[in-house]
Order: sequence, then structure tokens, then C-alpha cells
Amino acid sequence: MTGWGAGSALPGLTSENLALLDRLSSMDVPKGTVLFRPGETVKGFVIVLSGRVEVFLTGPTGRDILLYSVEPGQSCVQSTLGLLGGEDYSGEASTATEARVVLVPRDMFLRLIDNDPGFRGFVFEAFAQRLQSMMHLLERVAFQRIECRLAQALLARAEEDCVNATHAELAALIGSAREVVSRRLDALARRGIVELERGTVRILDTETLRHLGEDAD
Amino acid sequence: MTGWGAGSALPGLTSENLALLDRLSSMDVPKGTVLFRPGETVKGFVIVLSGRVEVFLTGPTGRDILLYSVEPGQSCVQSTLGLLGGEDYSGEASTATEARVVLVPRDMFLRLIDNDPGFRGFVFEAFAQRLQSMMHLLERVAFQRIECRLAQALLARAEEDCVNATHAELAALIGSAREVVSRRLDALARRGIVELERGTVRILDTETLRHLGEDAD
DNA sequence: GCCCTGTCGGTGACTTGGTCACGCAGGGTT
DNA sequence: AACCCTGCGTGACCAAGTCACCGACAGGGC
Repeated sequence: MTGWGAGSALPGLTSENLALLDRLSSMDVPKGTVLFRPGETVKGFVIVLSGRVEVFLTGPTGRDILLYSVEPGQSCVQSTLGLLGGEDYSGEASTATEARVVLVPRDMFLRLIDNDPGFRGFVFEAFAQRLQSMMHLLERVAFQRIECRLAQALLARAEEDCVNATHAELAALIGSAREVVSRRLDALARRGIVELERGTVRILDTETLRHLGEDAD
Repeated sequence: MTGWGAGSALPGLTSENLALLDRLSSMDVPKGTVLFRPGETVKGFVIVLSGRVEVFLTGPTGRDILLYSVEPGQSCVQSTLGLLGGEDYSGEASTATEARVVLVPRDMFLRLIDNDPGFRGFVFEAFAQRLQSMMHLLERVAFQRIECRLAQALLARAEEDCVNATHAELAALIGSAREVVSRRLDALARRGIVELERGTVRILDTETLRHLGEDAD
């Protein structure tokens, strides 16, 4: 019994199943750990309890793109894919912060799916959300200009008008190349919208940035 | 009772639920009909019995990209999304051929999900497959060259070394612009790999085309 | 036959974005 | 101090998307 409080993350489970989940041991993982790589077979259903896990796709040229990030209480859909369809991972997941995760073994996962409506709902909804967000991502990648995506990423990542990320990290967030991000940021800085420092971007004009982040259809 | 043979499309259902599904009336839809548009709310769970339904995303510049196509026996995941997560459609679905579809009403869908393991499995697997294929699509769009994607599309669409599609259609298949496809095809024709006619592309050198369709990592 | 109209495809000029190959600056380590 | 690693800036080049055209063809109506 690890007492990680499955109740808060998984509302609606029957108490006996909750107890079952509670008995699983959670793992603490340091920041930057790779949880799985493309081609690996799936060991179980992963739920993130705290911290953040990011799933990236890597292109042949070494360029990365963030598929989605898994926040506390969410599951990593990639693992579900493998459990249900027998497919292997195709993205690479690593911890963006130190994190605490639980791994639900395959047979237990399948049993829960079959006899617990609450758990089922949890999995289904996670699925639906991911699929939806993947479609939005695809839409952005296929149709939106870099400037637009960059503005969105900056706003999303900002803490008190400050973004702590290298240009390379920002590039991965929006699925572009480091050089391109550098040039765009430079352009934004020239216009007085942001201020650049090694490792951080300070947002000076949130309003204009928000405007740039909107679709120009 | 429409007798559309749910059994073949949905193996593993209990006989009573099969009968329930069989009692739904199917619809015949002519080629080119738009089944749903972005922003519409979801009326039910859609299953395609015959023909092909294609789901596109449209960019602000009018450019289209094929998200996936729904073959007989498959369901349209977009409709599932709406039923489970309450989200609206974000793609546009239309029939690529004349087609026969069934619409499972929302409440019946939810009941089936809850009490029929076979139906549940069907939905889950469809979900998993779509998500997987969306990730592959994203990978192609984000990282692969046009020539590569075009070669794949041509091979996938070929019937006896002949592809009956306009340049605009091919462009939508691979998420590019018509002009770009025209130029690429022209380049392929110059190299003697294909032969162009109004409305069709004839493949002369399948081997080279297959080679072009492989990733160049 | 002829014309009209809509679809299909070709083309040039331009812009945006990705790739490659650098080089330089700051902050640690030894 | 010499070193190295990481983050960032830059120029050149290429691939791809956009815009504005134009001609070529097919089908229908007269």
C-alpha cells in the first residue's frame, strides 16, 4: 500500500479496485529520465502522479516535436496503445521534471477495463483527449506559421512573463529548428515584444504576443 | 431489421446486442456527400458498411489534408470523440465513394460500451489504430519530404500501376499544395518514373518509386 | 459544327521555413 | 590558464508554400 491516493486521480472507481491500485508501488523518477523509446514493447499502463512527462517524436534529422505532455492524474496514452492494439511505442517519453509514476501491469489493466466502469471512463476520456489534441497539433504543424506557434508556446510556458527554456527546447515544443526559433525570437526582440537572455525569454508585451498567437485566417 | 450483417464487422458481440444493431436502419449516401463539418455536434456513433469515407482537415489557406479514411467495418473516430469527451468535430468527413453507413444513437452507444465487451473492444481498437495512424501522419507531415510522401501516396493508390486522381486530390492526400504536387510529378515524369495524363498518373518504374518512398534517414 | 463554362494542369516570382556549417561567448572544471 | 560544453548568432543554400496568372481540355447546349 503506497497510499498515493488513487481516489483523486481516478474518480468513480469501485473501492475494491481502488484498494487494488493503491497496493501498487509507485516509482520516483529523476528529471530527464527516458521512460520509453520507439520500438520498445509495452510493459503496462502508466499513470503520472506528480511531475510532468513529455512525449516527443524525433525526425531523421534529429529534430524533435512535442506530441503531448502528461500531467499529474493523466495516463500515457502510448502505453494504452500497446496494451490494446499490440503496437509498439513510436514516440520517446522522458520526464520534464522529477516525477512519480505508477505502472499498472497489463493483466490488471485489462481486468479493470472489463469490470470497472469508472476506470473504463478514465481510459476512454484520456484517449479522446489525446486524439483531439493530436489533431490540433497536426493542424498547427500543417497550417500555422512559425511565428504563431512560437507566440502560443511562449504564452503557454510563461511564469510571471518569464519563459525558462533554451531556444532548442522551444524549437522542440513547436516542432521547428533551433535556428529558426532564434531568428524569430530575435525579430520579436527587435520589435520590443520580448527580451532575450541566455536560457530565458522575458515577455514584455503580452497583448501583442497573444495577438500573434491567433490564427490569421 | 436491415440485415447488414453486423456480425462480420463486429465480431464478439452478444447475440442480443447484434440483433439490436441489426434493427437500426442503414443509410445509402452518394459519393461526395459531406457527413459532418467542423463545429457540428455529434449525433451518434458512425459505422461504415460499404464504400469509403474520408476525413479531412482544412487549413486557413484552403489547403486540405487527409486525416484518415474509414473503410468498411470501421467506425469514424471523430464521432466517438464527441460522444465520450463532449468535443465537437474538428475535421470534415465526406464520402469518397457511394457508401452505406449506420448511425448508432448516443444512448445506445453508451449502453453498448458499458455492457458488451465485444463492442467495447471494437471501439477501443478503432481508437488505438486511429491514434497510432495519426501519429504516423504527424511524423510524415513534420519530417518527410514531399517527394517521399508523394511516392507513398502514388503506390498506395495505384491500381494496376495507374492512379486515378487529380493533382489537387493527390495534394490533399499528402497535405501539400497542388502546384507543388504538379512540379514534383513533372520531375518524376522527366526521370521516366511516371507518365502523366489528365486525371491519371501511370507508374512506369515501381521499384524506383518504392525507393523514393522510403525514409532517407 | 461553334461557343461557353468549369475543371485541370503548368509557370514564374516571391516568401517562409529547414538544413548545413560555421563561429563566438559564457560558465564550469581541472 | 587552458579546456570544454552548452547556448546562441549568422550566412548560404535548398525545399516547400503562396499568389497570380494562363492555356488546354471536356462536356453540354445551341
